[in-house]
Amino acid sequence: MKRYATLKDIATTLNISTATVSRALANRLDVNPATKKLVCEEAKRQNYRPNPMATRLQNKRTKTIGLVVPEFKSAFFPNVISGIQKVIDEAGFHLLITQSQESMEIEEKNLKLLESNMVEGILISITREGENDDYYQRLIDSGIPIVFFNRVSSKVNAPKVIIDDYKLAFFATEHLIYNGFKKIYHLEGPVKLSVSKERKRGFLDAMKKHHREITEKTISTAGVFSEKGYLAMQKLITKNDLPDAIFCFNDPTALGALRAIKEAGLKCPDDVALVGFSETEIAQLVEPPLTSIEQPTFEIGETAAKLLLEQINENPPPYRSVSLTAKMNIRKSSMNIKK
Amino acid sequence: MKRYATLKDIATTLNISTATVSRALANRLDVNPATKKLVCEEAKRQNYRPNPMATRLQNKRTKTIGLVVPEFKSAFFPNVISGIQKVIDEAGFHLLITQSQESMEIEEKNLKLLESNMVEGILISITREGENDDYYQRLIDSGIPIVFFNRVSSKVNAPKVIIDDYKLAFFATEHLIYNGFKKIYHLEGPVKLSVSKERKRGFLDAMKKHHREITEKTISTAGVFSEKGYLAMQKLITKNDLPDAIFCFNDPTALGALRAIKEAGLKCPDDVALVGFSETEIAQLVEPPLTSIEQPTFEIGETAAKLLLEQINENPPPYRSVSLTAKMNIRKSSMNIKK
DNA sequence: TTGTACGCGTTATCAG
DNA sequence: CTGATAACGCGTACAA
Repeated sequence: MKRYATLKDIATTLNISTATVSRALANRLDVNPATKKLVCEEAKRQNYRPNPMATRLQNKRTKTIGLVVPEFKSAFFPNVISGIQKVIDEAGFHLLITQSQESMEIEEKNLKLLESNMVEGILISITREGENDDYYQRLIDSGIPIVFFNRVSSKVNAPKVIIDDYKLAFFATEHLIYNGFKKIYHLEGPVKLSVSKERKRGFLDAMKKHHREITEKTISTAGVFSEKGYLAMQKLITKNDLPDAIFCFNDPTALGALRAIKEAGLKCPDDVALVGFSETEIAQLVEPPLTSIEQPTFEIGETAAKLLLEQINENPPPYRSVSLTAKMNIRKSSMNIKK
Repeated sequence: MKRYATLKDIATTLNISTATVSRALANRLDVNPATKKLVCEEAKRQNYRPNPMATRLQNKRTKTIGLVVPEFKSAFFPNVISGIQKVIDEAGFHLLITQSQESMEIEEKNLKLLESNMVEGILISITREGENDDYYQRLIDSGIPIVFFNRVSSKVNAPKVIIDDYKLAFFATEHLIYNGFKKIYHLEGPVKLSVSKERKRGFLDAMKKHHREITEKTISTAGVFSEKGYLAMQKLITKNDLPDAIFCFNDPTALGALRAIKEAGLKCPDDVALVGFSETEIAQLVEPPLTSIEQPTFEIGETAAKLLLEQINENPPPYRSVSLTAKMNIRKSSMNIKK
């Protein structure tokens, strides 16, 4: 590795002590302006940069925070990360990014990695497999604050950043009801995720409010990915149990369902209307464009990072969680043609 | 911040020297098995973790590499990053990720940030604005190896990972020609990027090989994003200068063009066929599904990281660049209906 | 205003 | 086999 100029280098060429150099570069008041100027010039000449390891060893801070996301392929997390980066860059922190690949085991491995790198705090969106609650708690107890976002722990008490899934699912369902759809189904997300539960709850409450019949066929499980939505929809088609409209757990699921609909020679929204959730750019590009809930991804990242930095400070405020508002983009896929 | 157990802590509780503890934990041969066992048990009891800052300060290595990508929103770079992560994790390195947001100025700022964090090497895909060639060269000269991937510097001599854009553009164009399309246009990418030039060159050579007429209208510039493709296509439509088929610089551009085609009441591929490049998942989900070149994103990341680690070693091999193979997925958007 | 001396947690060297 | 000591680069009491 390259050798960098050190305080000592500057000190010897200038025939002064390293202490003075250190003070000069820290722009202290108790140092002769003349020498200060000299030091700064020499530092520039030698292209001096403080050695971050030495500094961190000295003040016992890594100025690093860790991030664990389930995956990287959909646009959702990359956008969140952009928001995180912005906030922590401004605060002079670094970010160590890891991916759990939706596996609890890899998630725990990542947490250990971050821990042994002495991150000062952790941002995490948990896997759909389940929750490493004991480990989260141990980290918090040992002094490493955690902020959950999007997919949060249901048991651990810590700051959380979410959107109001319940409310938006409720609205999305009412939107279908007001549009005159009679038989409305729901494709549920991974049953262990709290977001799945919240969206289902919103759906069911909207259905109940409007006195819609709910049977065991109303809800089927479809997971997070497109393929699962495709299979779930196929099953409905082969069972000849077609609803007028479906509120889907997320966009990939809805797009998978859409593919199944098309392949069966059916039409959306004519035969089956669809509503998705967690918009990506894809939603507006398919045919028909997909009605979907758009989450403020960048803002989620910013907010989570801010909450974490708060906790890292010496006098952390009490935990507070933030619920951000999302919006519904109504497009062709939920239009009622028959009406 | 949390206080961690140190070598000293273990040493004092065991009444031995820190040196012995250090040796024991490093699993050296020259240490009594009995004491070794004692030390390891005590280390586990106190949940000892080596302080990475101290180690790095000591061996003068950060074990960190830096990454600069233009953006994060398309699926392309996140997938590449997954490949990078895999390789450098296995090598025990860390990754510092930065985004240039397609700005040369931010790119340079990022490089400085990475430099002052003493990264041992840098992976970069440059902005579409242009190249900070002098700065890349200075970094390399000062001992920080750089590996370019995807969007590479045309001037700086360093390892590069690319796909054979020329060849694939040539094939894609021939595919349109063999399919019987007569009037074929090209939507060009950012003129400063070498990938744009290569893809254009491949397009033009294929056209020449088959003796197709090339006028000043054959090529129009469309940039990287969907919006630009949309506008470029609109212009062609209003000028009433419709080709049979268009080879587009990338998928977003093609999807933008597709939107313009639909809005004008035209049909793809009936009126205008399209071919994209750099597949994302979107390509197969739109209507009609888009014929597109699929790049091995994960492998690009892996390869770039490997090349960089090679350079970081004490005896770096001579620079070598790698050209990976991509494949063409033929779908409905380039079918010739009229034929 | 400046210099001396020490500590942060490790590892390496040398002596015992 | 083990211990004392120095060194990595920086910041900071304390002394001058």
